[in-house]
Amino acid sequence: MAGVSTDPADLAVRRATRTALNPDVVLDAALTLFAQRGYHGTALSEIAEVLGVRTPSLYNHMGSKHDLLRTIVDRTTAGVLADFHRVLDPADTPTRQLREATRVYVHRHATHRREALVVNRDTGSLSEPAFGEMQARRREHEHALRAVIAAGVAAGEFRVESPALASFAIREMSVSVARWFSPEGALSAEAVAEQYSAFALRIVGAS
Amino acid sequence: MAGVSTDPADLAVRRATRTALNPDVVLDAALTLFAQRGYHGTALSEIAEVLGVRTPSLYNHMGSKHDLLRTIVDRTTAGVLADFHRVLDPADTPTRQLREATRVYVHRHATHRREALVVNRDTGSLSEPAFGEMQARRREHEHALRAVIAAGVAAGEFRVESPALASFAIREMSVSVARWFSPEGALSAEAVAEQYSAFALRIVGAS
DNA sequence: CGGTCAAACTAACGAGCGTTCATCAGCCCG
DNA sequence: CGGGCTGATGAACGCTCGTTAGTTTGACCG
Repeated sequence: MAGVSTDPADLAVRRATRTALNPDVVLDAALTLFAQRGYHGTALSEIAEVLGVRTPSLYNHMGSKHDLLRTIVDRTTAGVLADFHRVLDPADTPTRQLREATRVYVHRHATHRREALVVNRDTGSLSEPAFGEMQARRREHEHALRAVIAAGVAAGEFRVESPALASFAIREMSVSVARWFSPEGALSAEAVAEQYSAFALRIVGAS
Repeated sequence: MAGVSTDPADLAVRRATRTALNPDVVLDAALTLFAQRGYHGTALSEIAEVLGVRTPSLYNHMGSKHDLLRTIVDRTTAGVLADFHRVLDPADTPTRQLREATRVYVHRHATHRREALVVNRDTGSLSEPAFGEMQARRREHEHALRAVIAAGVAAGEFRVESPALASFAIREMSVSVARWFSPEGALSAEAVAEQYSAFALRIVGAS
């Protein structure tokens, strides 16, 4: 935009293509670009451009660039935990618990790919206390999954030498679905989630 | 360094702590910082600082910041392929091939964690033709692993519905070892590699 | 010792960034 | 219609960044 046209017809075109801004659309645009280019690889001016406004206008709808990241990470990690707790029925067998926990985890990574990509790549750019809070939620999920596997081993349902290793393997293969999954692909998110939870049960040697 | 001291004693201390620069030490410092902070999150001045020189001095030993990234990615992806081809014996059974392929892949990610972290995070910042070359190598590895799994299914050694999905799961859980592995941890790189290759065989339902 | 060269430095360039500020425009309400 | 408010703009701030260019320094060799 080296020379901004003041021709009334041009101004009308720009208004017509302009999105009505609000915090949600700003966050959504940020999410898309952060996922594509990374947090540091995305300039606020790029977010402004896709929204059809100038960079300073974003500040009417957001606090700071860091706030965008923090919000994305907080919501995503809280969502992961909420999924887990929603499907975890203490009365269930470890086998069923692991299957369900894996299924919702994979499903989230297939259906919220942008969030997953950002959370997996850019949490190192969070300032405290956001960084510490993110780590605590991540650790909570990790320990809970590991506990399911350990309970399965203790109950004789699973045969695996290291519940910790199995937990890492299962979590990480699930997270990485976000990297390759495409809604236009041959498999639905549900199908992938089912297959991956079957893989999880195989990893732990579920009988 | 707002005020650089010209006191001879201070100058002597700075020289004493200064690393003799060469392209390898620059690349090594870059690798460490890129792995920790990301490519865009690392300023050349930070690399210069850990090496005890001023930023422009780096240019005696490197072409550009992008060159550093390109070199890291090229070497790493070439190494992954070399590992694979080294252990892949066409006369082996698919089971043995998958075990070995997974083992060296995991081992590399446990023993070259910095490289893995950079390659998994920052290849999006590569310009062409480096980006295309990196993708070609990545695809080559992926297709080769998938072919091993498909051959195992065809030979009746593996029972898995989708060799492609299994390949993704195995590759991604292996790659992610770089995120959590610690040489000071309870398990050695070899032990983790063995466990993970056992997981891989379970995922494909190897008999 | 003097000359040469490599690599260190300082200074600077041009570009870009996130953010603030003052102003303007548009909309709504009394 | 006028006033107030919200949200847009352009201008600017202060800073950082990757890189270039000129100068200085130190080591080596004849």
